[in-house]
Amino acid sequence: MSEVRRLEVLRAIVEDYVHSREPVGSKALVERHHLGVSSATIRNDMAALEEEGLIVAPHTSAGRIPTDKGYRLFVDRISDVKPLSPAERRAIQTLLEGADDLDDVMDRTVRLLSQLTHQVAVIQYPQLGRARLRHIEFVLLAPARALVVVIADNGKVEQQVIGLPAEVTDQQLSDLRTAFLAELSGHPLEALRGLVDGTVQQVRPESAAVARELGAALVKLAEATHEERILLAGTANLARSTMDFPLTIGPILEALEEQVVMLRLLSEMQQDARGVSVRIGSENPYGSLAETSVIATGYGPDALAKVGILGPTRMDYPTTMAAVRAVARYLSRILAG
Amino acid sequence: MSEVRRLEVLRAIVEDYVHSREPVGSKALVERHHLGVSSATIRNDMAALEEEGLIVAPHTSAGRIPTDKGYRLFVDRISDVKPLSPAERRAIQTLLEGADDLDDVMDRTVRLLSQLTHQVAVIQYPQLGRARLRHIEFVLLAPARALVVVIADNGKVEQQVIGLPAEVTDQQLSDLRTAFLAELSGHPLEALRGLVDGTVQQVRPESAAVARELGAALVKLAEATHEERILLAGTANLARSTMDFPLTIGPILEALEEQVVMLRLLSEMQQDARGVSVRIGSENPYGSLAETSVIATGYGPDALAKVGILGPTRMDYPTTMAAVRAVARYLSRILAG
DNA sequence: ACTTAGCACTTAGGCGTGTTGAGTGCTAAT
DNA sequence: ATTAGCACTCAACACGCCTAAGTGCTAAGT
Repeated sequence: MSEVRRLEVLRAIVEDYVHSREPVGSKALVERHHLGVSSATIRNDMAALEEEGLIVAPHTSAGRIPTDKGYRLFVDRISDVKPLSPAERRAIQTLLEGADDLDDVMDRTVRLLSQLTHQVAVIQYPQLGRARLRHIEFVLLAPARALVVVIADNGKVEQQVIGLPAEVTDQQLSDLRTAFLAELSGHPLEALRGLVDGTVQQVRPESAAVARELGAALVKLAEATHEERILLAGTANLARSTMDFPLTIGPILEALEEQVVMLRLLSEMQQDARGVSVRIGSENPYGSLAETSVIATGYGPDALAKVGILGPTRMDYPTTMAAVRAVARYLSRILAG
Repeated sequence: MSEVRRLEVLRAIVEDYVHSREPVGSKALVERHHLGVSSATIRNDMAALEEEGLIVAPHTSAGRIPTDKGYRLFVDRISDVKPLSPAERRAIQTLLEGADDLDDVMDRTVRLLSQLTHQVAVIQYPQLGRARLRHIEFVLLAPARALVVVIADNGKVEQQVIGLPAEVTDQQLSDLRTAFLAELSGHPLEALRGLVDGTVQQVRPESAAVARELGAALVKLAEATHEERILLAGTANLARSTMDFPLTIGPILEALEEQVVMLRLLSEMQQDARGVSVRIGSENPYGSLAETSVIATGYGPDALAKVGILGPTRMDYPTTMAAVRAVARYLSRILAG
């Protein structure tokens, strides 16, 4: 009962099950994979694997299917990341290079990834913690109503309309803008909170109240870039893969729609040596995702923002991991260029 | 065989079927609704209704269910829009008033509507056709790379990073901004295309190439505000209502994800006298939506942008229509205030 | 100490058969 | 125009049966 063959059996079970969606038995196994032993021997191995909690039999006389633990072992020790085909690489490259906007890049990436993997793709907008303030704009919309715009040096723009405590003129607003800009320009966005007060105290007393409002808006906008957005694509794939289980699809869709949930989920994924992070079924902290796996990885200069996919635990891990990794790499390259 | 009773029978069938999800027979009908006649009479009426194509029997010995045409008649002539409960009205009001941002308003509205109706809610960002150019900003990110920002007088901001055909200085860029602004400020966004050329020709020859690029970006951004964004919520509701039909949910999700499709769908909805527009099942131009109905209405000052819901043809039209209408009204009020 | 053949045992799932119940259409009487 | 009555249809459910796949175990073989 060699150790290596047992792992080989596990691999075979996982691969066959992912491919056929049906529990796989000892006989079918020796037929399809040329392990040099008989089905009886495989049965013994399987019993051992079941003992270890790596596989289970759905009912007495059916084949075995991998448990979450089994998938975990498969991912960690058995499988190799399958490289993408040249055609796929080319497709990724040309598609992503055609994008102009940051929004466009994100949109294309997430669609691409969902098509590549046939799963639900998720992408988190780049984090801007390190971004610095490039520009401020105040636009008077009404006598006591202004649009506040913050532009970061990485191209991200945030804006908000606020009401002002008093009527102001265009000139007044322009002066305030200059004052704020002189003080804040070039500083990291997260440092703005500590700096606006200084500016507020410098302006003439009659503008102080207005300046205070504007400063608060600036801080809020700067910090709003922290609470990242999530983009989804390919939710229809859920229907395909979970067809047998239309009961679970509802909760999954709910979770997907809750940006907060998805953000936490992604932020908790620490990528490992292979460059991607995998969460399998019950490893997920959310009950509604107990039958789904998440594969994600960081991208961008500091790999802080995440991109990945979500699908049923029964998925083709090697190729999916490869796709996620490849897309993340191309994405990083595009953003850097 | 009075005309009015036949319509009454249709109404009863629709209401019972929506409520029970099961084909409704003549006997059950006379029991639940106190029509003063026997089941045999109802059977005759039903035969007539079936003759007119308003109801069908799924198989020989089952009750009848409404056809799309039946729902249409029900919506147009039989049903009254059911007013919302005071509690619901209060909920709408307090929830929407708590929003600060435009994004926040949209987000809250669409979530609210999906919870209110238990359907998938859709909202289109306000259209800006009438909007005028308020401000332009060029920000130099690298020697030949600039961020172009367009600000409209209704608070909408669009930005894009573009590459420039030559290296420019901050001063050059600033001058170009001034030139463009002088020419374009206050003009409607959709008129920009015809105006940028004039500016390009006024600038000094060495800046012409750069100006051309910038002008093109301005036009693109101004027109980008036309292609509106769509926000979704409550897709999980699809799983609930379409539980029997997990086959159709995939295509529906695909359609929902395609903003282009949804935008066309919404733009084609012309609201009628009752203030909402209803598309029932096969009335929809898209095959994948053949079993879903859409209820939408315009909102905002000119009712150009749309908000609405999408769900199975078997839905509670009166209350859902009421909810859509109410939410749209509150939304208009919030945006105007 | 593994491996293997053989065998008894288990069980989901497919298939035919009856049975039931809801619902219809038609006819004849009111 | 309505209604009671009746014969008829058919989905849905329940049984019962059988088969195929697959297992665990034992005993024999290497």
